[in-house]
Amino acid sequence: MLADYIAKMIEEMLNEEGGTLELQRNEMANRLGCVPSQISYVISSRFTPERGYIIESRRGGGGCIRIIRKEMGRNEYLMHFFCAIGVTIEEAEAVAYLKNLFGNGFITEREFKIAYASVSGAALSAVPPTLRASVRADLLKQIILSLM
Amino acid sequence: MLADYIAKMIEEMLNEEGGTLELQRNEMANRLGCVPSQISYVISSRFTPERGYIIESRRGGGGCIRIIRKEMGRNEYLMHFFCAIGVTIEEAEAVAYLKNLFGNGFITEREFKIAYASVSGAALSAVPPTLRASVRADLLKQIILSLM
DNA sequence: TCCATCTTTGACTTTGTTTGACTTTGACTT
DNA sequence: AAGTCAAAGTCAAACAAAGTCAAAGATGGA
Repeated sequence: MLADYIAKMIEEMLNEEGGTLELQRNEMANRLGCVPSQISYVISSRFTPERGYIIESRRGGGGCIRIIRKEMGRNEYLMHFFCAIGVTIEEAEAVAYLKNLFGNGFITEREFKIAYASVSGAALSAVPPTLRASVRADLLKQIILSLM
Repeated sequence: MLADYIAKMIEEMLNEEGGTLELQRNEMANRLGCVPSQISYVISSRFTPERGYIIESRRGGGGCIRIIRKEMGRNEYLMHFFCAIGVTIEEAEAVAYLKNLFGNGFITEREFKIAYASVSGAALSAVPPTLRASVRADLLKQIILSLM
């Protein structure tokens, strides 16, 4: 799939460049033989602030998109997550958070699995559907607190 | 019967691929001349977490279903715990289980803390009191499954 | 036989991707 | 200052999956 391919590509470039990267949307789209807004799509769906990226851009002639991968200290990072969780949270989003924690080495794979088991799927099936998202948020917050 | 045939097929593919497999539901249904939801049915009825499988999937263009067979080593101990948990469980008892797992070296202290955060105290305050014990049981079961 | 459970099917829903038309912004020229 | 052009941004439509659910059909046991 195109989007994944582009995302992987950007990730690699970020590694080469040491965490910060400037690209030109049209030029890149051209190289890849895709439409420019495809690049926008990849960035807005994959390189989000929730996943620890900052996006800046400049339009007009010679414009570009800058992607910055945030490096944060452990507690700062956890606090950032904690604050980002609202009163409710959907399963997919919660899992994305946990994946991020795992991906950045703040929790081990086993820890990820335990937390994942708590916030996802079958664990909350007995909770009335209308409450699930808020219970999930409480769970996730407690879990993150337990890591600090 | 179709479902059994498909299940056997998936099982074989899993063997060939060394325990992890990605398939496309529509494509497979097409090959077998059945309706796509048949594949879903087989997976949800046969390749359950209880039987040691993990299912992940992605919708949308280029989507797929990933089936992972967990290799259970000396996990009869965990299975024992799992079976011992009824449909409901009080907080104190749940914590006792976790302490036991920690005490026997099945989980680390950090893992204990994460699990503890899930089944105890504030995490379930939004769940109606009458439901808490059963939600806690589900949580604990999922957590134990995640360790296997 | 009758009931419960398991299978099969298909309509409908949700989620994710790709594309292109149109808008906004900024830099450069005149 | 105005105009032009080269970017990036936005948005919605078309498309491409997988998920859900309930109705209908089979199957097997009491």
